[in-house]
Amino acid sequence: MPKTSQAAGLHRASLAKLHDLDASLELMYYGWRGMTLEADDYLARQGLSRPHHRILYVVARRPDIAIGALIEILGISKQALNRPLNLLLERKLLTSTRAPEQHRSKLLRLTAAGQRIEQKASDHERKVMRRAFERAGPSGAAAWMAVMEAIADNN
Amino acid sequence: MPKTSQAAGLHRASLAKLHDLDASLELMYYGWRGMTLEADDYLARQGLSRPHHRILYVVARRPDIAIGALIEILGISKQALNRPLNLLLERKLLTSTRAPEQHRSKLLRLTAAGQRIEQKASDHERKVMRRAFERAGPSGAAAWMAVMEAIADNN
DNA sequence: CTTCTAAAGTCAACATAGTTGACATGAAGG
DNA sequence: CCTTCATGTCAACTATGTTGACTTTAGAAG
Repeated sequence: MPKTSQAAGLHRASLAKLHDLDASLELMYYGWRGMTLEADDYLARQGLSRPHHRILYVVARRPDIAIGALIEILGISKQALNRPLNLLLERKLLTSTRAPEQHRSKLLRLTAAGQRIEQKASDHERKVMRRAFERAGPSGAAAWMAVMEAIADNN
Repeated sequence: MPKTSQAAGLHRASLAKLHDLDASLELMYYGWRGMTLEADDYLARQGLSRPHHRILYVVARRPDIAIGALIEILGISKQALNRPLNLLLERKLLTSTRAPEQHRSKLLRLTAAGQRIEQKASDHERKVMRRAFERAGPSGAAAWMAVMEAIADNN
């Protein structure tokens, strides 16, 4: 577990642009960092990190999700899920119960403490997005989302 | 070194949206993945990965950069830089020379082979961006960049 | 020439995040 | 009862990063 991991400002490097799209590659990189920096810092102070947040984020939005479905969404192996998930259970940020009817799979749910941490971490990220969208206005925000969808689906 | 590492399609999860900005958090995540997926796949086939690409990318845009400056830009420790950098030197994708005047620091430069790989990997990323920008049009592209700048600088 | 300093390189120990492969357990269903 | 499927666990491995403690190299200052 990393300790506090202070900001690491890392000024956006002034690199010569060899291609017209180089600026956008760098913006994607620094944008991802910019969005996650404060959240990661907060998580580190809780003794957690990005994979823990990813688990909490998904479970918050899919209460009673089974382990198999979680693995699918996260895109990692069950062995890779194992350690962060167990930590969250030990720390009582998550509960795992067996449903009365469907005893075969365990159902994951956030505890109140888990909800609090998920909310605070995601709030840091949403705050960054909100500020950027406020600057850009509704049409800019919509354009950003349209471009990101095209990139994500890459089609 | 990971082997071919096939795509990992990972359909954008349909998660309930607890907050209005949740969609944008997920778009940032899947956008980053979408942009880097093909490039990472190409790099893996070359026995390389993202840190190697980052080094090649920076050196391509700052020929004759010194190690210390490279560490600054990449934001990692010199020990972390050491292994990927040595691999690139061994594979003759980079050269390190001492300048006639300034013998104190080594100057890094891409070889022809290094340039080829940097170009191909970055091309995969630029291709994704180009397609998205074509869909969005010039004004959409400009709006995307403005939002990303605000996120990256987080101010 | 000697000494100090800065850049670079190296070594060890560690943490985290992921992988495969192999195998154990526990509940549902035929 | 026996199979199957979801889950859990163990081991070994790779990769990427960290800190700390050096050494080496070469320019600069005395």
